[in-house]
Amino acid sequence: MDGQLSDLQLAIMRVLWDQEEATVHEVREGLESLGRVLQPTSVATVLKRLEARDLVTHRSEGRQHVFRALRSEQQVQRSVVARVRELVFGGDLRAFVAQLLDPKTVDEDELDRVRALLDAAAGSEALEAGERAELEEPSS
Amino acid sequence: MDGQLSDLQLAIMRVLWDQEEATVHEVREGLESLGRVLQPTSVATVLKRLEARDLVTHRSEGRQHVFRALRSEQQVQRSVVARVRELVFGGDLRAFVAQLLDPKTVDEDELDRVRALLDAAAGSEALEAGERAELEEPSS
DNA sequence: TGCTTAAAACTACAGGTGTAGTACGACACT
DNA sequence: AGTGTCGTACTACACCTGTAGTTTTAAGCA
Repeated sequence: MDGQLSDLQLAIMRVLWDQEEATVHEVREGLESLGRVLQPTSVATVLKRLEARDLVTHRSEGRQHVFRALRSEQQVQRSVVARVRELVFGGDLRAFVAQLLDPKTVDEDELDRVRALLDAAAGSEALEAGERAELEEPSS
Repeated sequence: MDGQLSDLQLAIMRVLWDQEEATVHEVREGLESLGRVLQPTSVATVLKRLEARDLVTHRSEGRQHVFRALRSEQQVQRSVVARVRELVFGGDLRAFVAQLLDPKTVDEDELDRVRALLDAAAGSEALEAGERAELEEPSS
């Protein structure tokens, strides 16, 4: 409809994010390791559609196509988070955070680590630059 | 494909969450106030489809139908957050939190309030029971 | 150089979605 | 009772998605 990525599309983007570049075959394997078993042709179809939407591109290496994501993980994350915040949480950031950190759905270890991160960033920024560095990349 | 709600569907659920019950006409108005202008018949169609999926139900009041959500806001939020965490963030909660609280996309005031909430909850739980109370409801 | 094979391109099709027109039934007035 | 009105129910239709079969093409090998 507008510009959402479906689950499958996201899964493929994930594979591409995780390995920079991948052939249809490699993508298929990546999907399989995410629990999605598809025929190679199906993978190729989706890849082609993603390419038509400028979300991925490819170069030819011999007779194979090597695909690469055109949107960074962060770009997509940003837009998805914004959309979810608006539509699912009616814009309420507090509720969103509360849900995200709800001990009912998040295991204790994970929570501990996030808490540490937040504690360390209790200053004027939510997260210090250094802490964020590993997650950011030059946005386009 | 599996069970995601589209933007429009979410918008309708939101209207229903915000007002407990609503006729087609009221839903239409609610959508309009969210910036989505649709014909009443379109609204009715979507409502009917949501009903077919057991996401809403209705009772008849005179010749009108009064609709009501069958999934709570929290239920949907939980599942959306879980899905996004997995698919969009590859399960990485820290990255998710970082994105959510990124000062680039979140305004300072909002951030302050969340920070206050988190500071207040720096104990063993991410959020204290009392703090959460206003957000929870008996889950089904 | 003809055959095998692997990859990409093309075709297909069912189910969901956005969007809405049209038909039909009941109530409200005249 | 006749007719307009409002709401619902049915019908429509184009587009996107998941999924994959079939066809073509090109490269490697016998």
